[in-house]
Amino acid sequence: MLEFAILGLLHQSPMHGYELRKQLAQVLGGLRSISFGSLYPALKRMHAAGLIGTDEPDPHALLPADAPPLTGRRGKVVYAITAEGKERFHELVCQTGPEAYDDGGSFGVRLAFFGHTAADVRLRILEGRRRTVESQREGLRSSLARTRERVDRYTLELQRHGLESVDREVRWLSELIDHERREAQNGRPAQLGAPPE
Amino acid sequence: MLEFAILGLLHQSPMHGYELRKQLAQVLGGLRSISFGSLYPALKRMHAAGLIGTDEPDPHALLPADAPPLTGRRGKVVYAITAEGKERFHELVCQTGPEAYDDGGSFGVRLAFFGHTAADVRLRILEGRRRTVESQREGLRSSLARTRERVDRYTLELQRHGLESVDREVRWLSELIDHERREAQNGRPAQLGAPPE
DNA sequence: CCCCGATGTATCGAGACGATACATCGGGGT
DNA sequence: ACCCCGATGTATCGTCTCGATACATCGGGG
Repeated sequence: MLEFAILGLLHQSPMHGYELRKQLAQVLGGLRSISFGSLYPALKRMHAAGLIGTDEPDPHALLPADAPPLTGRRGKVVYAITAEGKERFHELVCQTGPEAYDDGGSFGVRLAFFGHTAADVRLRILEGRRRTVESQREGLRSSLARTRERVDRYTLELQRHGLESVDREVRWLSELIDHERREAQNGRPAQLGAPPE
Repeated sequence: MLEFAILGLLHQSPMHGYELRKQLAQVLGGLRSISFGSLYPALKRMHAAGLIGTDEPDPHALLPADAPPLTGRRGKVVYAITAEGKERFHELVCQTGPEAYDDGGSFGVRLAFFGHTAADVRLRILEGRRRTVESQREGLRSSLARTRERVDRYTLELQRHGLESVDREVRWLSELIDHERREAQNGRPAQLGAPPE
């Protein structure tokens, strides 16, 4: 999850941890971000696994006067994706199982990197997500029908708002799916199957 | 958080862990629940802290024939709130700081137990939550305005959907706040300050 | 009679989080 | 000239949560 997002961002350009976090917040839709307490251990793990490399400059290198345009980033650690990292990213990008659209933020990250994702994979993920949210909606509907009159006004209100939210998400996903389908018909003829690396 | 929810549920009646989890899911609005891997350690912590007690019956007690209405729950562990637990719950219920309405599910749990919450505390929590979500909305708005044309169609779509979601939440909160205000004017005259236990 | 699904309790490792501690830079105020 | 402050930047700690997994028992249907 975090791994996916880090690989995706470093796939575009090398970055500091700090910058990574900011980009992550943007890409995640502005709401949820990630804490440094998660980010740095993840970077350490991924570095140990060979997925990313560090451009660690000599911390004692004296900058000569010919480098004023540097915006303040001195001897800090720059991370870059490795060949193994790109390979891993492509593996992850091609996954279409429940881990790609279940709850817990994975869907948001997957969507954020749809630019790197094949059209048929995009469609499968969107449809899987829609199935997930639809089943949540049905559960919520029946729960609301059962508990109506039996619970707190506030609990009821919470459930009502939740139901409307998942309802909106289903409609949103349906729009995205329709758009994908239309695009698939217009331009490219079929484009089935992910390119075999 | 989990502690709050458990205390709130056990405040109503003693329960098994399993039942606790089901009730929790209902009270949380049907979507998010809690895993046993969180629940049982939490119960253990709270038991150690003296907030809850276990009604642990003798597992070798032979049930005589005069107890057929039992629905299958034999020698399992029933948890009940203690006096300290009730005290702690009332402390938590009276909190109106950011921990009561910041992200991370605490607001949902607080709302679920508004029945136990004084009217002025309810209002402060709803307003705090609205402020939080409003600032998220502003951040998202400016982010959208800045990054429009510079990012992926999918990222844009994600941000747009997120913005509409927080927008809807603000409107929902405003309705709840209006309702609280109207109710405060109609019935009770002031009702400031929590009833001192 | 046996198996299966619901009920029920419990633990493990992986990982995320908030708090916290550093250190450096640029700039604004006095 | 000085100093403080906020942004940038890296890192760790303890605590909590999660998903997976392993049990065991009950009632009911084949």
